[in-house]
Amino acid sequence: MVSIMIDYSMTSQQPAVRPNLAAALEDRGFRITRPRQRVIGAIEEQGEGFTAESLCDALQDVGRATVYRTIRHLLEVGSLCKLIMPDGTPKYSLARVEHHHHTMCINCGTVSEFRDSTIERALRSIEREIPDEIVGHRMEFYVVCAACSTHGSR
Amino acid sequence: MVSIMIDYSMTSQQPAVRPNLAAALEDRGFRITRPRQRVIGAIEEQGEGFTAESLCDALQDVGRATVYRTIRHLLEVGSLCKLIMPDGTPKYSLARVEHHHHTMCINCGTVSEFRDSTIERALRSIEREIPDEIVGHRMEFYVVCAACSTHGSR
DNA sequence: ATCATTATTGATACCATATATCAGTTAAAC
DNA sequence: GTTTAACTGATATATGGTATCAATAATGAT
Ligand SMILES: [Mn+2]
Ligand SMILES: [Mn+2]
Ligand SMILES: [Zn+2]
Ligand SMILES: [Zn+2]
Repeated sequence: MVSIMIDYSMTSQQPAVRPNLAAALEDRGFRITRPRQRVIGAIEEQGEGFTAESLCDALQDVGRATVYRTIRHLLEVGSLCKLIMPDGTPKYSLARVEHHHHTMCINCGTVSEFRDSTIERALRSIEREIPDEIVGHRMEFYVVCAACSTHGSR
Repeated sequence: MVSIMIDYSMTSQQPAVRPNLAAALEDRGFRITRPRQRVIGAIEEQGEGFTAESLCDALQDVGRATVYRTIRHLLEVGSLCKLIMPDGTPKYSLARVEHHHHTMCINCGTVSEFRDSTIERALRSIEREIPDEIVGHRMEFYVVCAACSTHGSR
């Protein structure tokens, strides 16, 4: 499964700034151990739209618990995005430093990212409308990607 | 856990139009059996933000499989909304006929609904920007509701 | 370098949410 | 009423993930 990075931004076309996973953990007091280096390596290799299982498959000699723990730490630290497919199954992807959202192909699973100033303005306006204190949001778009759309669905 | 319906819409304050669950299933060729009537009854009683387990608890004599199957059918038919809490745990709520989104209190789990014309316009404009064919989206806001915010968190 | 301290690992058990199987039951159609 | 197809629910299985805990590795003094 190939994963590409597309920036649909209407405001900027700069390449994504990716977090340094090891540094992010180190900065929070986590030790950069061998198993964690292996997990980080696999994440950087798999890029967008990997799963916990795809990491475990690629790291037979690293314990499942360590893989899941490292994912959890990286999520807490903000270095990974957790995505939810329409059926509820989770996927992860390398975060970028700037706030962004995702598109996911429901056929091949390809994850792409986008920023959109209109949406961000709209989100801020909604947050002003909602009386409760907003502590987060989730917004994902499900697509049939260009490749899946042309090749037919198989 | 109390659940209220708040319509934060900037365009309309009409009460939510709820789908007729039995009719929705019947229209798709499903039989309206005793166990399904019981599940539907429990769903209508529990309202916003129930879980599969909360239905099973309320319906000791209906099989778990039947509860889950009925939820699945109602989701397929569009009569239920499936929500994902920040930790990934699912919740369900009675759909309303009109397209809408949800807020969920991360403290007490209360689910509310809203419509917002600005967001819908922004979504349409994004959908024009994204080259892939959009087949769906998910947008949820996580809040600390007014009640939890005043009573302190316990 | 050595030792003491502490974090980390990974095998295992377990949990939550949900689906697959399938023999038995119910409801619909004839 | 009989046939037929849908449905049920006990049980097994799948998936994604956490809890435990003895063994190990990294750290930070001495
Ligand atoms: Mn991302
Ligand atoms: Mn809803
Ligand atoms: Zn695709
Ligand atoms: Zn609350």
